[in-house]
Amino acid sequence: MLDPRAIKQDPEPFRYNLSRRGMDTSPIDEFLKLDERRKETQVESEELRNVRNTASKEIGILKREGKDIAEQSAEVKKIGDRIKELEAELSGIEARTSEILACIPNLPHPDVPDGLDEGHNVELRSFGEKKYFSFTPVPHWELGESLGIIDQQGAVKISGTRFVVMKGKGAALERALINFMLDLHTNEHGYTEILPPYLANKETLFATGQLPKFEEDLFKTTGDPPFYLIPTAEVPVTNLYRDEIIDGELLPVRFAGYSACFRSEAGAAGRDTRGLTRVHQFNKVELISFTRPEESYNELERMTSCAEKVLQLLEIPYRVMLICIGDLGFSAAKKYDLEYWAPGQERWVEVSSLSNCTDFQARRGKIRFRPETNAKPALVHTLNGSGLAVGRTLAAVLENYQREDGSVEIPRALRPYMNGTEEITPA
RNA sequence: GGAGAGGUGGCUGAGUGGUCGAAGGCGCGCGAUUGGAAAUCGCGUAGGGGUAGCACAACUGCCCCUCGUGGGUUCAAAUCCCACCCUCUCCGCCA
Repeated sequence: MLDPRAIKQDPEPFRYNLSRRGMDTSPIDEFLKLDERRKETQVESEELRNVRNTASKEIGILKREGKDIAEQSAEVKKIGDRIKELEAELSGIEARTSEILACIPNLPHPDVPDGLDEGHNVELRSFGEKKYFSFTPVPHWELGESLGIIDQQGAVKISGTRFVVMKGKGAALERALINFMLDLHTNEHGYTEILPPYLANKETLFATGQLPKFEEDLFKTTGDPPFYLIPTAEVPVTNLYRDEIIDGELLPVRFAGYSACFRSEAGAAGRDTRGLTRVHQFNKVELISFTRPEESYNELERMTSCAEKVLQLLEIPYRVMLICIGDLGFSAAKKYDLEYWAPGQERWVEVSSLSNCTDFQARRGKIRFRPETNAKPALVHTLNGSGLAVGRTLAAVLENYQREDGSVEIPRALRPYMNGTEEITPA
């Protein structure tokens, strides 16, 4: 959520933000108009409350003196009725206002390039060389099938399309990747490990920005109130500090959360229909930071290098993309993607997305800190980034480590996590 | 699921209709004391919003709201009533 006061003070940057994103700027104007009405209504209702509070105190005194209060009571009751009317109007205005505010995306950092789609993302740097193969490398889903480690049929039978069953060494490799990533981030990068709930309430999803606007992307349980299946550990872990005032001394706070992630992939019909790239359920190790406002962009660089380290240790070629305004997403002010090179598909595939959400989520979730002892609480900045998406990393390993005979070498960094296994050969 | 207890400030904990945004304690800040510190003493210390002063911010004044959430009763609600959520204890069921 954006700062309503900032919008009132100077709406122009906010209109510009929306138009850069290719969106309609009318919510800003509707907000400003509604806020005028809110002000009038609120002032009137508060004035009346003041009158009533004063009168009520007087009645209290009269009553204690044993005097008749019938006349005054009736008078004040009328004021009360009028206050109720105004309140009803006010709450209607406020509901609409917060609905509008809740649906306006974050303001981007000045570095964020123009452009409405991923074609305008900017490559910042890359790591490693695309590996040379003396044969034609195949996509990971073919390797998964021939090696007997990904059971596509089984997944369809159990659940449907866009699910996977990992089997044998494939399951072990997935588990190894999770442990490898968690160990790296907790032992080397100073993150505290979190294993969060996979179901969350609507307040939680609101704070991180999935609700109310993107409900169709989520799975939701029946029952009242419903739960939502988390689309990323960012959601529960960021909410650990919802409605809290963090001791300023503790910042930055860094968490590494492993979780399964659930996404409906509404609107992705036909895209990435095969393999591990786009499924309804996948594993991810997520990095989450809470920082002082002035630290958040440094933290984004640091977090990005932590995620990059995973690919570097696995020796998988990747590039770092600066995400353009149209591809930025709702909550982020600046975002980097890491894309690995998939030789079997001859394309770059996103394996990590790292965002500085500035105070956008913090305002929605009232996540604050005390800058100094006895100072007023201020909003923290929140950041999140994949470190990494495990299924896609597994695909990256398979495609980059495949051999002509159909076997796959296990990256050296993962062998300690697989009881020394050096390769996966066809069953 | 059944029975009971309870949700109050950064924390703890009093408060059963008005003078309560709220005693006491802890913590924290400032000051006194000290060579310095500890101890002690004094003062201060919730959050949000509106409005006026103001170019803005800072600050100051006035006002409103907030004692789990939402309704209700009342001239007036932390306090009474209803619903819901959450926590704890016991019982039942269960991985």
